[in-house]
Amino acid sequence: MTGNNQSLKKPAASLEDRFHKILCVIVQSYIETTEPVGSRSLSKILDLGISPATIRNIMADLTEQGFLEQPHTSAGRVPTYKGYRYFVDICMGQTPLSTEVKRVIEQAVRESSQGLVSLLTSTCQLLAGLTQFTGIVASPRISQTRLRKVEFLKIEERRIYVVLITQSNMVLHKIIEVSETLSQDFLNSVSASLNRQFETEPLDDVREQVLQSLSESHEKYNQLLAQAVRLSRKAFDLTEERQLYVDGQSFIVKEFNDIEKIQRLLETLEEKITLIGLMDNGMDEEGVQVTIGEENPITDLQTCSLITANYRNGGIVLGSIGILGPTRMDYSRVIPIIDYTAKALSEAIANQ
Amino acid sequence: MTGNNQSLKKPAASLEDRFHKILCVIVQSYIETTEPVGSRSLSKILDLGISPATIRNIMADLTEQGFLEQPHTSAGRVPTYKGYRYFVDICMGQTPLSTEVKRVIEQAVRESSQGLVSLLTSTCQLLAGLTQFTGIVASPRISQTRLRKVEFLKIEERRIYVVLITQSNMVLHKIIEVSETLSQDFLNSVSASLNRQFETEPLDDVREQVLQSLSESHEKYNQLLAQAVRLSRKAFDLTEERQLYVDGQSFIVKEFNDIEKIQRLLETLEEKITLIGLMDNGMDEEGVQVTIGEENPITDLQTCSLITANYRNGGIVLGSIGILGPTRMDYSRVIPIIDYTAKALSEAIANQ
DNA sequence: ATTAGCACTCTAGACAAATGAGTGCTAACA
DNA sequence: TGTTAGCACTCATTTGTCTAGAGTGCTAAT
Repeated sequence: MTGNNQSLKKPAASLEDRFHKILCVIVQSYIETTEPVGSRSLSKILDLGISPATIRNIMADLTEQGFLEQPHTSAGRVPTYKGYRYFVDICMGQTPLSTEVKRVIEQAVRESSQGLVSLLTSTCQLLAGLTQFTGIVASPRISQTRLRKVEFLKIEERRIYVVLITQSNMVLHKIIEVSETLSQDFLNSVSASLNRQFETEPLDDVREQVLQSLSESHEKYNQLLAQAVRLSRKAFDLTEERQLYVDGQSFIVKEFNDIEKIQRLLETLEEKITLIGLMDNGMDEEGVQVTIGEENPITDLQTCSLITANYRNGGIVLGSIGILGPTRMDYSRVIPIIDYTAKALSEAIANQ
Repeated sequence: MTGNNQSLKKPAASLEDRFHKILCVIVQSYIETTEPVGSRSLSKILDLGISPATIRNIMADLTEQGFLEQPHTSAGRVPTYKGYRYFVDICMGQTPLSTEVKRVIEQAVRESSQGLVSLLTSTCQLLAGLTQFTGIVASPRISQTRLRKVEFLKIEERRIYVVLITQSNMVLHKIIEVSETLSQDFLNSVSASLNRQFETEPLDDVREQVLQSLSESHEKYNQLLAQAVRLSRKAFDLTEERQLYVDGQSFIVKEFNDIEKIQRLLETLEEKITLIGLMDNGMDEEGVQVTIGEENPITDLQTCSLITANYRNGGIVLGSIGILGPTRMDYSRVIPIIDYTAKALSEAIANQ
């Protein structure tokens, strides 16, 4: 269910029993209270009859092993990213979603039948609303999808509106400019031909094979055919224009009180291209991805955790959704939300 | 060039010469330095041989008249919204845009020929980038526009993709669900008929008149006709789904150091519906609209100024663009940018 | 191996004093 | 009569000092 960033992945061997227990409780307590946790209070919480002094020794060991750190000498301990990683991979259970939350997710996803853009936008809002962190949604990688239908619509002398419908009923559209005047009848015949022959090819292949086979066909060097090839080339050149939807930036402010950090985070969230790259990182992994603190390659995000999951159609990964929050977020609460929402979104796209 | 919120509009009579000069310099200085301006430094800046004491008297008068206020008794003066209003309406000149900035604007607007959404998105980014404030763009009110073409594309048994092309070549599209099975041939004949008869009607009228005249036509009570009416009704029911694009939220942080205020502002920016209403306020006014501080009906925005301008096509106002910044922004720098960008956007839409 | 005890460290908060920018008022001045 | 110098006063900000409290590490006893 939970993966992690390969480059920093640690073999997550389970610690000795008491170490394990104490580390988990420290992380849990810190997530709840946001306060560094000290030996005395920990001794009370644990209720195992272990004295603060003993706990201090264990905590010192855990600090040495890199699971905990101290803000300053006379403060309690705080988990490092390694501590959180241990917690997420080993200690943590997942609080199952209430049927009410499930209903909210399904409803929100189902309601927006007004095309892909509004579906992704409202999914993003949904994530932000439910988790109370910043929601992020990356639009599908269209080159991966299969086409079902192509249609050309002449809107002006040299401008053509192209509608591409994928196997999963996603509708893509764009305007292309052509240098020659083409009649609507001609456009219709080209689209009919394309639809007949190639509607089950993945889009990337269409671009290559289809055009090639077109130009090699028996009507070779026909003037019209050359036009058709040029037209199709433009239509399928989708330049992979990914979109990134972000919502709930205001939650950032609640979580960090350093004003400089807030600004840097907001700036990073405006750098959509960087973020899309980040979201695509775990694209091939199954289930929910958790990237904690320093595991994140982007410096400004190293005080945050990124929880993502893919949405897909017919086994093919389209894009990913997720949230960005502080490392000390309640993972057990958030992860199931991302998981369920991604699945609901996948279903919504399939049924669209 | 500059308008203002009617409800709070003051008759902007010019003040006595020295009062006028001092008020202008105070506002200007405060905009530059962000520091309350005191009598001593003002005396130096003015360089008119007026002593600080005299200036103190004048400042006291201006304070009494509501143009200035003091953060606390022993601080310098700061302009009120009324002070800024006087500055904007009377004192301020506009720094003309450099040809470079003009070029940047034109290029940015021209480059995105990939349809309306990307045009508006990049306009929003452009505004944020140039002004270094938060950019806001409201999508067109489509009910105002005239149609040029309607096309129906059957994508599934009961789902139809509708493409609406306006007189200004804006492409709108939506998916509608129908209860009966309609053939693509039938869809084509309906669109052909609609296009022939009504392509110059404003959309609002189409919805009413067109359908009525259709059903009153000589083929009355024809089964197919009834289907056509149902179809068209759905196609033209655009439910006015306005979009709002926001970019450059991070600039908010730079301008305000109260963390609570930042959060409230970000939350307000996430309340798209409220903002759209606000942007529509000055919809009918010509030129750049300036709403300063308390002139703004939304409480959380009363420490901000909103600079907006319409973009239009063939005289018809489509939507508005603008920026949100602190009241102490450099109006003379920002206003020309908004003005020029709005015009460039209008042109881009016209030529699209 | 565990624990109690103790000295030590460090932060956060409270308080006081010093600083300094800026004011309002009054009386003198041109 | 309008302008100015002078002066006492106000108040936010800064600086320094102190204390309380939480937590630690180390040592010696259990």
